[in-house]
Amino acid sequence: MHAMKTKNDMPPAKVSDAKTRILLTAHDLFYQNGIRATGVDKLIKESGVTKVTFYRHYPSKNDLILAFLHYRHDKWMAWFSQALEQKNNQIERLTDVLSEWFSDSDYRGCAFINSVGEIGSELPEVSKISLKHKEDMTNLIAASLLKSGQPEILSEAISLAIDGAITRVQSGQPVKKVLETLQLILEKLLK
Amino acid sequence: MHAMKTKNDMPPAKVSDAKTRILLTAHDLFYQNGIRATGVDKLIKESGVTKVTFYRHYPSKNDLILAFLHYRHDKWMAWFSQALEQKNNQIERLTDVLSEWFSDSDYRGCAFINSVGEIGSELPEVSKISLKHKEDMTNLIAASLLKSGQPEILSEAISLAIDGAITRVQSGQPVKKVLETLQLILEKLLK
DNA sequence: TTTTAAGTAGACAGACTTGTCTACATACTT
DNA sequence: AAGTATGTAGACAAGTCTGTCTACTTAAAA
Repeated sequence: MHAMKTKNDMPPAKVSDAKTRILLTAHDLFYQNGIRATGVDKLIKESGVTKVTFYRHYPSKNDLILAFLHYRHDKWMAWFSQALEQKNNQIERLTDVLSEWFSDSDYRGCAFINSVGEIGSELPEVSKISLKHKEDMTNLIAASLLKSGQPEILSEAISLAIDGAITRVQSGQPVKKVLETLQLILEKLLK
Repeated sequence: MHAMKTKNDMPPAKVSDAKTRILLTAHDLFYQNGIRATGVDKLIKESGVTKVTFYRHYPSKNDLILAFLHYRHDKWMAWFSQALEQKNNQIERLTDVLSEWFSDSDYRGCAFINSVGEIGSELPEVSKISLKHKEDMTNLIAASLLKSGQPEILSEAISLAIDGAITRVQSGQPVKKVLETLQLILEKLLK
């Protein structure tokens, strides 16, 4: 059975539900409709908090934007590494992994690529986070290559091709066609 | 010597300077700062026209957005095809062509990828134009491959890899590194 | 017990958004 | 000579943007 939910069961936990709700709402709306398209008022209404609460946790919208990107990074990386592991880290089956993501009805491309395009020139921190995200993604691919005894040096190329695939699907090219193209690149790289 | 600048020297020409000025200004600002970040008032001030003139030529901002994309498509395709021809359509030298673009201090990625990310879900026409743009780009690459006796079938893969390179540079990855990665993909595809 | 953190409800400021409107000027075409 | 297209200058509407503010409440920590 579960432990008693006394005060200090989870040390500084129960930090606040409002802050989490705001972040989750921001994630949904920023990713789905874009950052500039999502006003603070909408975030407040959707997350069910008041303006004071909102600004107490995130003193400016920019703070929330960065928090959104950090959260998105953690979430996406967790999904990607777990999905790769499920395929025994066989990069040949990368298209299976991506197929899952690309076919999601809420798919709207890469949050980092989108954010850089939207506000990268105004908020340089966004580009910095985005670059780090791509670096981490590449490292994960390198680890997979290593595990299956393939040349790690290819990780950068594979990672770059994935980005191309991400944007293609976002523009509306059929997932099947994009994944076939990506598969061709993978085969040529790995053979 | 030049012909007299009489009325009908250029038939329906001199259509209007204001319209062109608006379009050119929109191209600069939309590409540089983003579409949503660029207000109608700024476009009007920068292009030196009045509100009535602006709305007479472009009844809504959306009309101007689409005009911008069409103009950008023509401009970019003209540059790309001319640049490819200068390299005798040797796809192996594609990185030289892209290096020129990526190194431009005003480089801000692909206007189409950016636009889809910013307003693709709100203005579906944008995604449609973007997809067509990528298709045309791919066809140009296919033509280059054909001219140098290489398999046209690779055009889609090359085109997709280019998109990956475009977004990488935009996020701030060094041009040199990105082009080396792209070159690796090209070599593996073509060998 | 008193302080601190977290919450609610909503008015308000000031800037910026897209788009409409009036009133007038100029110049080319029919 | 009259009509049409194009232009100028700027007020105005109605909404949205981010961010601040007052006033009050609740609960945990020091």
